[in-house]
Amino acid sequence: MTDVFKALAHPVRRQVLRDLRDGPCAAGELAERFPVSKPTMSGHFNILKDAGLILAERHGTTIRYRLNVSVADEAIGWLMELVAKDQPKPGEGETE
Amino acid sequence: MTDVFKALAHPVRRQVLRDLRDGPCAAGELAERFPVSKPTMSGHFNILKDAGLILAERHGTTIRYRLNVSVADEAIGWLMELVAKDQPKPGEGETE
DNA sequence: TTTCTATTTAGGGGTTTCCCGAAATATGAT
DNA sequence: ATCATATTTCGGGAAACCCCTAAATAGAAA
Repeated sequence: MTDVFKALAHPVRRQVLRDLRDGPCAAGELAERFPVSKPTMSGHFNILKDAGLILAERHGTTIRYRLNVSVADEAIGWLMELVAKDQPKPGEGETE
Repeated sequence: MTDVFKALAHPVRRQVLRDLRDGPCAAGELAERFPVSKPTMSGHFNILKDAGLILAERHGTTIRYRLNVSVADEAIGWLMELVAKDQPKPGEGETE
């Protein structure tokens, strides 16, 4: 959970996730859309990947990243518990 | 949004939010539950407050913090857009 | 005013984040 | 093997984060 929220705590990384809603995209093509260097974008991709928010697969010489919805769902779940009216108090939550 | 996710990206701060689901709580009483110093906890409270996730009000000599659900709802909204099946593509989102 | 408690601010040290340019790796094509 | 493209790793520097102890502030009570 910490890694997920940390990954979400950067505007570039959030926009990457939004861009990937339209479907998978190569690292380079994705990187060109942002005003930072490719090494920097590569670092952002790694942070998103380590958090589980995106998945990578090679296609020849390029690497395509795609959104991993399930991890985003976990973050939603955590927040929903926080704001829920009926409190699921005992025993649940903060698995990590 | 960046500040909100950054505030959520620390286990102590997330547990503070969870504790505040049970109702408002004084800074000191809250701080005693965690294995870090009070100044450190004061810093965490500030980060949560600046993000809008908690609200503070004095009660005599003590300060009570309480959960601000609406900001958590915004974070949920952002994530829901990310994982939504029908894509609310044009124009919306990332207000900040 | 003095005193007591609650909380924050100040200062400092170690770690991590964020960005870059340069160099290295990986894969496919010639 | 050589070349070209896609992507990452390697250093390094500035800023931010995280934690601490010690000192300062705010308020209530005596």
